[in-house]
Amino acid sequence: MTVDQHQRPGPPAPRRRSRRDEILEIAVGLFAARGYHGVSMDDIGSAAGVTGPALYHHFAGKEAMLVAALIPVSESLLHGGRERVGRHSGDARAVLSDLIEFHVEFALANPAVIALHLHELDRLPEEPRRQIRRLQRLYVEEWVRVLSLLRPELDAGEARVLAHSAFGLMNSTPFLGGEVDRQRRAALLREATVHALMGR
Amino acid sequence: MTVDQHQRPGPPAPRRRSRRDEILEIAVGLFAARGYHGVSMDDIGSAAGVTGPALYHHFAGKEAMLVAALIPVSESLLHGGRERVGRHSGDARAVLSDLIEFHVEFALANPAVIALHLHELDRLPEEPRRQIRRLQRLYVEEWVRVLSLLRPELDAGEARVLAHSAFGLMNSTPFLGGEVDRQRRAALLREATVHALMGR
DNA sequence: GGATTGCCTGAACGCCCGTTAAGTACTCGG
DNA sequence: CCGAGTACTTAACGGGCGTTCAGGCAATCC
Repeated sequence: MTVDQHQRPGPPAPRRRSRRDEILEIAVGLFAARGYHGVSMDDIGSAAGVTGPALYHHFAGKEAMLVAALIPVSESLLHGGRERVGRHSGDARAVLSDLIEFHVEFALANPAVIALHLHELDRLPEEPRRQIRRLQRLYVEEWVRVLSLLRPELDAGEARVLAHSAFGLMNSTPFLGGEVDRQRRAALLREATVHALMGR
Repeated sequence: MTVDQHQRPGPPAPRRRSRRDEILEIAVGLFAARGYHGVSMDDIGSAAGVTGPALYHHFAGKEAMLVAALIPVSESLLHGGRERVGRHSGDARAVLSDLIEFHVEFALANPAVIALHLHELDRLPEEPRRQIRRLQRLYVEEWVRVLSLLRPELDAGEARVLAHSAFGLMNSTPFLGGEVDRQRRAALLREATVHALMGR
């Protein structure tokens, strides 16, 4: 289906994002700000400069937009997490630092989608919700595995509690105002997470 | 307006919660599970054993129910926090421990309302939302004040970032399954929070 | 015991929203 | 030019939901 569209000259290599992705980003922002049910198709259309029904040329429906927004997030978290784990062999402490840096960076870069995952996941129908939960669970297990190595006195359930609390800490980015520099925020969150998980 | 209703004998002192509070608790559970917009008045009525319109004898409307659910939470958090601060004079470290214990206990006891505050606050109209945000801000400032004493190297903004991240950590209770004993969960959260804030 | 009050039901109204359908401009390959 | 394809428009349908209203049934008060 790859329509080999003749590249217009225009800007040299503008790499213009497809209209679909552009609309999706707008929708994510609205969903995050006002909630899935608080945003109508007409709202999304208006924000994108078109009417509501026009969106059906890009997405099967409203739910499909939410799915299209949430799935890639879980996937890239899991993928990124596994990639960080694979970088270090045997050095659990280094793995943890890398996981934390990765997650904090992700959360700071994508506060809107983080908020969506926190708030609107339950608005999805069975099937895609289960898929996302499965991806999340696999991601959590990467953290649990590392934590169990570093703190052998914890059983798996306790490590899971700690992992979730660490996510809660790192995912607090949507609630943070911009009064502190971004790099400083990242450093504070990394430091707090390490100490929360390792305890001294 | 205090209608001095003649106390019926009935059970000696059953202290039976008013029908209004009973309905409110049911509504909070539904809101937390399926989202404010995902629950209809008929849903709430059915869960309470009445029809939807009957709810208008207890609340002015649906929004009023959400307000009635959220306001007391902010108020009791602020009140409880200030009370804990007042218990210790000068010993900032003891104040922090007490604040953490208080908040963790509250979050573990009321995961549903915690989830509501996290997810549905923006569904409120201007006026009550501002009131709640004001209460929340005052509560945060209690934490910031203590943190600033304990870690003088942080400015107010940085302390606020840390406080919010601590709330994210402690408020992760709604996401925690019951695979770990409640007391153990509380201990894990307290310990993680102390270390996150104090760093060793 | 008759009127009043409190709590509730069933029906209905009006609005909003997701979705579908039909039609219109613009682009592009031949 | 001409056909097809793409991206969009306006109009309309259908259902759901918050809310209102008119009445009913019980317990309570004088």
